[in-house]
Amino acid sequence: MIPKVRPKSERKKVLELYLAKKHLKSTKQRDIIFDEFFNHPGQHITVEELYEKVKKQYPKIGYATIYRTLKLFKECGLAFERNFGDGKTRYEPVKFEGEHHDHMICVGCGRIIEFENQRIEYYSREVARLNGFEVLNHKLELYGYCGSCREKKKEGANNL
Amino acid sequence: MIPKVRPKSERKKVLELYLAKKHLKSTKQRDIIFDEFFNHPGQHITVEELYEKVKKQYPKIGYATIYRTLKLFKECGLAFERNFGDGKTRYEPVKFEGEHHDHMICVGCGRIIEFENQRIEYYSREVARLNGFEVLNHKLELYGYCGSCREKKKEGANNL
DNA sequence: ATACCACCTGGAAATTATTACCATTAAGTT
DNA sequence: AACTTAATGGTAATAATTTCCAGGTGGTAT
Repeated sequence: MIPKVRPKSERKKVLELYLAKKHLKSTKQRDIIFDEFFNHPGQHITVEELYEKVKKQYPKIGYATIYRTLKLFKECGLAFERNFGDGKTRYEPVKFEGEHHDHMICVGCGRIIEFENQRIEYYSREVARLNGFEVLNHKLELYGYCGSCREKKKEGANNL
Repeated sequence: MIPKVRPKSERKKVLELYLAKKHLKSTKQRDIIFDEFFNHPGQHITVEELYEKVKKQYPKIGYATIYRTLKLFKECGLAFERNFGDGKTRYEPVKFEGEHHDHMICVGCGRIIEFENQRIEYYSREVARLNGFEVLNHKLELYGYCGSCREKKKEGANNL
């Protein structure tokens, strides 16, 4: 397991290229949001959460800017939109090769377990290639019951 | 490829068991929504679309009932919630074994290509088992560029 | 059957996430 | 420095989903 250290400038460069290509501007707000989003953990962050974090650094930030900036990150392939069914859209940094992780979501208690599986990724790419499709990233979510919820379930006779 | 014909009563039984177990009631509205949702195609149906369809059979149906019923289907593992990022939650019948399909979503033109891959499903289950997780269903979405969008892309120098 | 209780329904109001709008400010270019 | 264009913040507008409630209905015990 080689620890691929990615200098943070790599993501920054992707953004800068995108901005240049589209004649968009680089602003203080975008820098701060970028930093907060990519350089501080916070898995599956909510727009609201990010807003609160950015606000500490830059109190007069507006909600709209967070929305717009996340959409921007998404457009240039740096961020990823997820939706676990609670009405809030969540974002997370797109993982570069070897960093990608997927989710197991417990429908009993809502717990989210992260995992990563090379074989699944390999076959995903394979299927895509057969369809002339170029995969940028993917989203795999397994829904079911986690260990402790399976215990609880044993009382009721429930078979799908 | 054995065509697994599932009598529609199989899904109905799942629902009935669930209702009984939870002391919920079986109603005319639920029957009609069930029928419309499971026995007529309509991939990735929207709440609004389903509402319109049901309304034809049962004009005084209310929006809330559609929402509630879809949530019910979801709870008993019969329906599946998807979100492709346009602000509308979509539902589709959960596929039974061998019927499941996944999605390739083109970020260029929005086209959705469906596919199915046994190996991916196999390894998904495998990963789950290792984590003590019982998989009810899963969601796999590959985001990228479809064939024709890859062509168009060749003009601009765009690398992720 | 009847009565009863719990659940369901429709309609509309309330809530909440997200987007649109606009006047002002700031980037980047000439 | 002047100018052009895009970005920002605040807020209003929009749209999806949830909640509320009064009245209706299903299922069970009697």
